[in-house]
Amino acid sequence: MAAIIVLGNSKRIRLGSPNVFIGSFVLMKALEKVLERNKVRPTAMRLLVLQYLFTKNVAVSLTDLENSFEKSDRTTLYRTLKTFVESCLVHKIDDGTGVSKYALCEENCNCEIETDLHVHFHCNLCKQTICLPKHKIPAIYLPKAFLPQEVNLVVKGTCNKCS
Amino acid sequence: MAAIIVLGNSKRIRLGSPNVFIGSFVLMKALEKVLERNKVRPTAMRLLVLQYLFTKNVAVSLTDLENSFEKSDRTTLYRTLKTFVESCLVHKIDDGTGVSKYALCEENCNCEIETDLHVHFHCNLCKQTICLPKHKIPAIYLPKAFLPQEVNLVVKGTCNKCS
DNA sequence: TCCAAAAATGCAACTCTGTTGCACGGTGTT
DNA sequence: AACACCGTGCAACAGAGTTGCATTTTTGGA
Repeated sequence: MAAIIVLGNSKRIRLGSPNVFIGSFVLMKALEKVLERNKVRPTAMRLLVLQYLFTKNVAVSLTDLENSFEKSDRTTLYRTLKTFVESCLVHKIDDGTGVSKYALCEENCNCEIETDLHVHFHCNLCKQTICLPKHKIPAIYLPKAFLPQEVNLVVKGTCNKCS
Repeated sequence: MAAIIVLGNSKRIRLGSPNVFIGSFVLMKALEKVLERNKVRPTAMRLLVLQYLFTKNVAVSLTDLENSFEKSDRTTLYRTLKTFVESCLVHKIDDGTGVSKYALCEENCNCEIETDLHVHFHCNLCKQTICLPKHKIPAIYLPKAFLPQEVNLVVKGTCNKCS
């Protein structure tokens, strides 16, 4: 997937909302392949959302997305994210703010088998939620008869950009 | 605080909602002292809510509380919990269900200074959230320039009663 | 003891997030 | 071309959390 981000540096045409870019034909083709690989039919909307997620290195909320795609409907974006989560393209993050965030899965992420086990960081200043994929959640030893299935660990504080 | 729980075994008079008990005069006096120790003025409502929390060994939501105190208003219970959190009587738990839960602080809990650092467990079957005060969150090593202030760790799975 | 101030309570209303139902429209298939 | 299917957009709704305001209760001082 890193290759695609590099492709993202190709010539862009600004259109619609200031935050929305349509990349080159090559980029679009690459994003299409990502969708098809995960068995998601590549519609225009989905390509734009996927591209948007690629440009962000922080987790975004449904409302963030809504504000970036003024033309589109909240429901459509909601269902697009839902589709992406179910197809293991993005993972849903509970960062303790009460608002779900979404971020692209890593290439080796195996959502269907195990939940993502990395740490998330929420900055109390800039309010952004950041995935720390290299920081795995340490093993937790539970009392007898407690059977763990998922683990969520969120650290709150000041991020690298705000400190 | 353990002493107070023992006092809770004293003779009780059932009144109002099935889940609400008024304990003995001695128990009420003890609960009053708990409130006063944390600089919260002991009203009837607060005593009942505090007693309710003592009877529960799981974290409760505002709606749980509302359903147990049919006579009272959601807003009052909301503000009661808020007061309790601010006074370091209870801590607020984000268990990832999207609904805040509340549980009594431990005796040695120092909410003002540091957030509670124990693990929470949410059972996917009985939907209850349990504090595991003896299971502290292991140290998390963050990338440079990330300054941690709070940590939240929730394990989901099957609890000891459901397994 | 009584009164005034302060605090707590109860009611109504509202915001925001998440969600569902339904109708419309485009796309692909036979 | 007809059809089914899927995605999209609109409307509406549920639930949690929250706030404003009027009323009641409690507290503290005269």
